[in-house]
Amino acid sequence: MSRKNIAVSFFDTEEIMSEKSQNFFNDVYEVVRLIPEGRVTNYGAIAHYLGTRGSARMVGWAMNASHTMDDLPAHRVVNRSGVLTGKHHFSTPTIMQERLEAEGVEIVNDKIQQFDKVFWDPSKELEL
DNA sequence: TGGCTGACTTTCG
DNA sequence: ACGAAAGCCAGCC
Repeated sequence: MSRKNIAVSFFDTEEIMSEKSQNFFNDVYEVVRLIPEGRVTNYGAIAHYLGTRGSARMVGWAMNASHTMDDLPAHRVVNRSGVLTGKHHFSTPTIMQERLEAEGVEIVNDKIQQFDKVFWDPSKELEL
């Protein structure tokens, strides 16, 4: 029986999980907010930066709850091919592309052009 | 309890 | 090169 177990006994298990989820959300939001204008990243890169590689879907899951955050540049997060897979989750299906184009990102058929050029990797740019 | 779903990614044929 | 399948893990029946 470690201190950890004792600490757990002071809290409801569901609250612990909820708090953990909150932290995960905040981490995702923090990284997304750090994406420079005119640059984009993908779910896997964020997941990798958070140390949960292979859990890229969880990043998308966190983003799904990001509609409450109006100051979050969620339009700068795309899938690994540079396709705007999440555009249907915005207020209109076109707002994502319009915002990116307003930042100078070229998009054709929902796909970012010169993706390797505008790609922003948090684990590299933020130096861990 | 258990199976299905998803703003994903990687591997394999 | 393109499609299928398998990991991934929290929510929701």
